[in-house]
Amino acid sequence: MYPFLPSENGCLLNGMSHTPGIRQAQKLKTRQALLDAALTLLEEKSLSSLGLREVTRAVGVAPTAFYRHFDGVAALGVALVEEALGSLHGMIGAILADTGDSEERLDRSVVLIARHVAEQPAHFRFIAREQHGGVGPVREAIAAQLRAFTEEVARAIATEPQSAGWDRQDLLMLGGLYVDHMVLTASALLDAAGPEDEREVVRTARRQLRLVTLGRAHWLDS
Amino acid sequence: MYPFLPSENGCLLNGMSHTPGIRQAQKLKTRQALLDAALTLLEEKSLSSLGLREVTRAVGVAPTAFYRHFDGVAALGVALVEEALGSLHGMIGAILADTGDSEERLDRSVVLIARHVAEQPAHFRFIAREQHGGVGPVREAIAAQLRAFTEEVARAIATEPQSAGWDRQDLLMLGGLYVDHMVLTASALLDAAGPEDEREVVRTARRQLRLVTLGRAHWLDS
DNA sequence: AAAGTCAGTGAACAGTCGTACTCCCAACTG
DNA sequence: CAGTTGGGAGTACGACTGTTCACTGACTTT
Repeated sequence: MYPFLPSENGCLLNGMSHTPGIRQAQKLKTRQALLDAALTLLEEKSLSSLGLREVTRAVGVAPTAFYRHFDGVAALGVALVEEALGSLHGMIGAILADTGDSEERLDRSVVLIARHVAEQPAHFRFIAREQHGGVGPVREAIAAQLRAFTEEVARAIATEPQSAGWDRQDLLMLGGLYVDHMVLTASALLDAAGPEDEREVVRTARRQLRLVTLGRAHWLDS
Repeated sequence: MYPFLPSENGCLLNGMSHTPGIRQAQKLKTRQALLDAALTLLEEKSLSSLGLREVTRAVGVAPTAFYRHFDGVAALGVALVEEALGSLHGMIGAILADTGDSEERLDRSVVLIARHVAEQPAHFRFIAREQHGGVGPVREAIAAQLRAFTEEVARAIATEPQSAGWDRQDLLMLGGLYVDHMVLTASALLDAAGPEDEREVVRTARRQLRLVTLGRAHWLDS
């Protein structure tokens, strides 16, 4: 599936005499160009209707060149999932590393999501669209990644004093609620018509998070 | 696929004098056949990759006949939204009409959702898939319907004693939370691998609803 | 009983699609 | 240096797409 990188460990050896990277670098460049073009095209289409030729045409390479990088459109989709959720991973890390008052953290989280969505709209749109989309492998890849995020969030939540006495099921449940809410908020931000709409979405998202946090605080009272 | 039955119900009526029913009934029948075939095909595809010819082939009708009923695939999608969310409307009504202890209501709601998903899986799959899908008009139709549901839920919530002192924004926020959670739960049920998975999804959904309800109870404490 | 309506037909259009094949030449190898 | 590798180009194929047009014949109307 992935191209062998034989010069990776031989880099230092090759670095002496022969130039090691030109060919690989070019290949990676084309590959990235394919991914970028696909992501752009996917802003107003869904993956299952994305044509292989359409992508190569946008990049300016022959249709056959596509196969040098991916088995088919589905494989490209899976690669896009990795790319998109890489940036998401960074964002979640930043949110979890946040400290301070619960209310402030909540605010900062929503703002952070809004900023990332504004910076990488295509990535979020792709994830939201293909999460329930028509291409099986891509759907599964996204589900697996989001499940990983849920566990990560649950693990972070577990270390906080508010979560004393919570069992694993409850922690995962709350983590899932947070992750789902994040994806939904991102999608709502993308659908927002203008700056005013966006602020409204942010306000609502904050309110909803506050309610969830409130429920969390009284979870063990039942 | 479907045989013509021109004389099926027309005989006795037509025998009288002027009965303007046969033709329209046939037309509606074909239209419904197109909708049904499309919904079946959409179980493993998304609307933007659904071909017009594909649908007519499944019904057993010439491709051109499609235009007698819809402007194009997008229009068929919008019609499917109305059909699908009609059944959803009934379900929400049943949930809201429920009375009794908050915990029992919550349980019954989740069970009701699970039952409806089991009865009409294709409808729910379609909604979940096209909610963020690639066809604009369909996305907007779904968004409009879900917004209407949110308002309906908010209105129902407002009448309950627990919601005294809540403003409109807060009620809509909570309604949106419930509606979003319902769609997400339905989607999770559809992705469930087996009966064991389904029960797990139901358990988690119940837990999440309980947390939200808990947050609701303490909303005005802040 | 004659005239009209119209859902459905079948052929033909100009495209696009994925994919298999051969070939080329710059980059790498020993 | 000669020899190999491999990303990409080019061509060609059959299958499928949405849409048009003139048309038929069963149902409706007058």
